[in-house]
Amino acid sequence: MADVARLAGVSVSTVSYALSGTRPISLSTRERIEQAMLDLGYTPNAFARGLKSKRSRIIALLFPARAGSLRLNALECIVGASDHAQQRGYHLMLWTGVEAGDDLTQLAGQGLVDGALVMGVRLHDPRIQVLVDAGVPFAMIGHDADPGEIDFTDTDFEQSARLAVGHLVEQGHQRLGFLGDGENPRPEKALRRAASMAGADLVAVDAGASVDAGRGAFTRLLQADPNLTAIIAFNEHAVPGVMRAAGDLGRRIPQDLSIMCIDMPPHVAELTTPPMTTVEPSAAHVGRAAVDMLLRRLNGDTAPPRQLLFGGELNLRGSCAPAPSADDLHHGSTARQRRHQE
Amino acid sequence: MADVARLAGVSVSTVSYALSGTRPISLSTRERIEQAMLDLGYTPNAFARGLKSKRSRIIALLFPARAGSLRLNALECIVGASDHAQQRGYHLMLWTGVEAGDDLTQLAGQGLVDGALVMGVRLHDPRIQVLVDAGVPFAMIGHDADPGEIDFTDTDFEQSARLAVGHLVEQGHQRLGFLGDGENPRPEKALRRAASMAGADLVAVDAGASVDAGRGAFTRLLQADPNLTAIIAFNEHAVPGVMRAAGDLGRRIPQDLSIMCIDMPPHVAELTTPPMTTVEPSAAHVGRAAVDMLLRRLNGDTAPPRQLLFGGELNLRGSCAPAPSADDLHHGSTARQRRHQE
DNA sequence: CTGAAAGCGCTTACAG
DNA sequence: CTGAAAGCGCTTACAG
Repeated sequence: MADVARLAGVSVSTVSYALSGTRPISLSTRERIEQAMLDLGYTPNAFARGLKSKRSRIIALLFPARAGSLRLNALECIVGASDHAQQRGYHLMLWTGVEAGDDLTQLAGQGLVDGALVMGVRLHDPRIQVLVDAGVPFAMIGHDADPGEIDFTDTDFEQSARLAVGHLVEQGHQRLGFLGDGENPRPEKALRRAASMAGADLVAVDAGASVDAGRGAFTRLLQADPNLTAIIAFNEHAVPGVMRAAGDLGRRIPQDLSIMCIDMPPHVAELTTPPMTTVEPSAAHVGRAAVDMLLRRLNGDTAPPRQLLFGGELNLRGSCAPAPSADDLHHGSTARQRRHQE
Repeated sequence: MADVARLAGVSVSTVSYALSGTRPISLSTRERIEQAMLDLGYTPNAFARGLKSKRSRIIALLFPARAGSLRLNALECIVGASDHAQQRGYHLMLWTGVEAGDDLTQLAGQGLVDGALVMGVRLHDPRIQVLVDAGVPFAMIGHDADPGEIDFTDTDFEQSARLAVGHLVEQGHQRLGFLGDGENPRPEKALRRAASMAGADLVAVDAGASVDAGRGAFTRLLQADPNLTAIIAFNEHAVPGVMRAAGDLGRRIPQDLSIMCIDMPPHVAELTTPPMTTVEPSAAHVGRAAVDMLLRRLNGDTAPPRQLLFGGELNLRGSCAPAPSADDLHHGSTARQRRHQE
């Protein structure tokens, strides 16, 4: 910057003001400065700027990677958030595997980031308190049990559940199963509510993030209700197990059993046979909205906490069909046996 | 730091040296300083440190997100790199959608990052030259046409191709098809080589990242060789189209047609029916190795450029089977028609 | 409209 | 083994 000032024949402070635009500069001066910056290929030093102004224009993305159980939508959410931040002149810094404890306290204390985005928020998430204590502004993607004072964006599970259940009930399904991931209890709660409002029965089980877990879950679902005709899943890693277990028992999807996923990205939904019907919010949207919330806070917005829920869209693909008729059900086991003997 | 020094009764320089360990400090002094830091909950300011030392301990991850065509393995690679960097005391900063041009030049000039990792490297990637010119140390994940002077890690496509072709030829397949993504030409080249070494025929087509593109690609593959019995794909987004187009023509997978993917993560491979046989390197490994390479350079290593290729593993699932016998082939069309009329 | 100067919180020669 | 001081490259009151 000193070089620029010299070349333009002005003081460094004038260069700085020209750069920030925080005070009027005469046209000719401004032009000389701009020319000098171009000639020298000057870019302001981020550290000097950060040190003095106490603003880094960096935000942290807290991303608890329990390897293996990564939701495939996470990448889209991250990229959405990052693109958006970048457009607004901010950088996104990845903090993976940072849990509450010294790590986070240290990181937050370094003054490196102006704020944080917290992904994968659990119901009782100790990271939240650490951030509050550290005085780091943040917004959550997902939300904890009591988000009271904190901005967040999340999937609107109530709306998603109504969409999912609505579609299935319309198709004549009355006995539904739910497959959760054992971590986020919101989908199940929402589904229970939606089912009871729609007058449908719902049984629910959780499963880990594996094919085998899905197989086991299917068995448990059938034990809970041998006559269920549709399954709603919030556990993309267990779904293949469910589908195969159903196939093994001769239940064809979608003729004998409908299945639908919440929060599975489109290109993944296309991989199953039949392709998976989904209710799915735009993960990129959720990420972008969280960035917006946070930036508003960083710019001094003191409005009460905002909580933005994003509804999903129903994407009909091929894994749901009208419920088998009572007649089908009656003869079901015979038909299934026949198929199995082929 | 001034507070710490006061509380410990020493000078700030002593505190700084105690922190960095770059010169001997008496035990009692060190203890007083450490106690003071604890009492005050002190964490060094990252900007002051960066400004003075010219090292930020931040590395950029250049991640060109052409939305929609994100490889699902990318997330694992990113998380692998980030975890690893974090363990080594570095931060990973996401630069999505940053292409060659002013953006990159600016970012590189800010002095914010000590180095960069470049993902999604194309054969002639203008970002490379920009980084070289800016004097930012970097390593590539993937590599361009002429990586001469630059460190990189990548999938070992030659080895992967040998594995894939080897398995198929062992199973009696002699007429193979390849489905590329139209961006990375290496898989096709490697496959051609592997096929010719194994004495198998290979026809190749490219497709965009969509189901429809996959359908079209299957048609073109059959035009190129109506008798192919196996397909190797490096295009996870088009694979569903291939599978469905095959199904529409009555070709059962794997009995009539084997299919195999390169670079598809395990939990995605489980989603198809039958589950997809893959040849797949550990994306997390590739990411970690790139971090290691870069950090070595940052620490002054001047060894000649290193180029690390990671071989894939063959994961047999269910999408490949022995080639149909000549007899099967002969009666194939009749059999297919029969199935279609059912 | 512009300049001279203090200071952000560290690191690191220089001196003892 | 320890301290006093310069300086990294900016921003921003203060002064004109």
